[in-house]
Amino acid sequence: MRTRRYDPGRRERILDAAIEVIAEHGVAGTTHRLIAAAADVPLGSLTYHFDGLDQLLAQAFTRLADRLSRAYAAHFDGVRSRDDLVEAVTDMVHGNAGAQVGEWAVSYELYLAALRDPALRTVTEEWMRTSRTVLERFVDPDTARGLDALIEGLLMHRMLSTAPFPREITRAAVARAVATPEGPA
Amino acid sequence: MRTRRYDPGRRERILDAAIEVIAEHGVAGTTHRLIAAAADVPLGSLTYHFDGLDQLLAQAFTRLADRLSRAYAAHFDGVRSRDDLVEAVTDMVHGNAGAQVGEWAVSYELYLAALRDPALRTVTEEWMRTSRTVLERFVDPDTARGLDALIEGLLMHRMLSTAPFPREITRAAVARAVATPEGPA
DNA sequence: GCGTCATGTGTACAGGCGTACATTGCTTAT
DNA sequence: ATAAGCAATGTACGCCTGTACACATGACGC
Repeated sequence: MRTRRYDPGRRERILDAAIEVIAEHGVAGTTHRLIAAAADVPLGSLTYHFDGLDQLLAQAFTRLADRLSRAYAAHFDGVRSRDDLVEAVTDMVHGNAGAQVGEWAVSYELYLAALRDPALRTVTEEWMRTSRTVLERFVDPDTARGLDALIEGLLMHRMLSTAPFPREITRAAVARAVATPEGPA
Repeated sequence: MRTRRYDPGRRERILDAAIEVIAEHGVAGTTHRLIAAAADVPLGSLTYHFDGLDQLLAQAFTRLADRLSRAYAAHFDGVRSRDDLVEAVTDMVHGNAGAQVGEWAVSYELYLAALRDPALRTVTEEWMRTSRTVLERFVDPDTARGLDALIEGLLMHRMLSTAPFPREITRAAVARAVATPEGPA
């Protein structure tokens, strides 16, 4: 029987620490030493558990995507009507969902990293497939695709804008995205 | 009288080279030495013309935003009807606009950098104000805001997706975003 | 009780980074 | 022609990085 010596959740704690560090410093400013300090483990522990920084980050991003996927799905659990959907999406854009603003920012770090590193594409593809699948519980696939893109853009604009972002505008945009082309139901 | 010695457009060439380097390596991988090589100038020339890498990047981003703003506005010049608008936006998302895909990727680097560096916020604010103003030539301000976000999201999803991105879906999503809530005109 | 070995850690090293600065080379005023 | 000065450059320095690796440590089979 294998017995872990001391710290069974260490690997996972390192990955969570990596996400924290990315949220604060960006992928660019993320180093072994910062992650080690955040996870409160010695520097050598990182090279012991992971084969290089790239692989560590890839696994951290995978873990983040899993967490976000679950939060995303859970957020739409109570949705029954078209109006519920509009409200739920609006809540998500305005930060009243499970995920923190910092976590969304990290997901944009992931997007950008994936643009250059094909190994990360599988993570982004999976995450986008998940979010679209959730939306397809309520609307047809083509509409889901447009709505998914709209959510992405609204989130990004809200994160970047310093001026207040009126909730009513978000709601109106979302309502149009899910309306039937011939008019509201 | 001041006479420039040798290379009057050097500053601008350095900034353009910086954008190229960012497009290829990301902000994270952008260094003085790479920029100098791309612009074909000596390393010392960068520290001579710019006070540190951060300021250089900020000016490069500003230059890029100006260029994108002009291309954006020009792209919508011939638009007369609502149908023209839908078509123009669809073209833009699918890469048939003046800007290259690489330039959009760099603009996402800018967004992410701006998320952490308040000095870059003025650049992103200005760029977003410009794009929204262009759209307001055709639709009311609230609709412009939603449409702007949708474009952003569609562009990002198209850049990241490896699967083909059907033009028809884009067109449908755009059409809904600009439709009057009571139904198509 | 004790060797054996996987597990875990501190340290050192080579390389690349941003930046400062002494030096060069060209231009202009005299 | 020459002195003077400024635009431009090459080089060097200190810092921080990722990673390797020699050593410590404690559990398990016997």
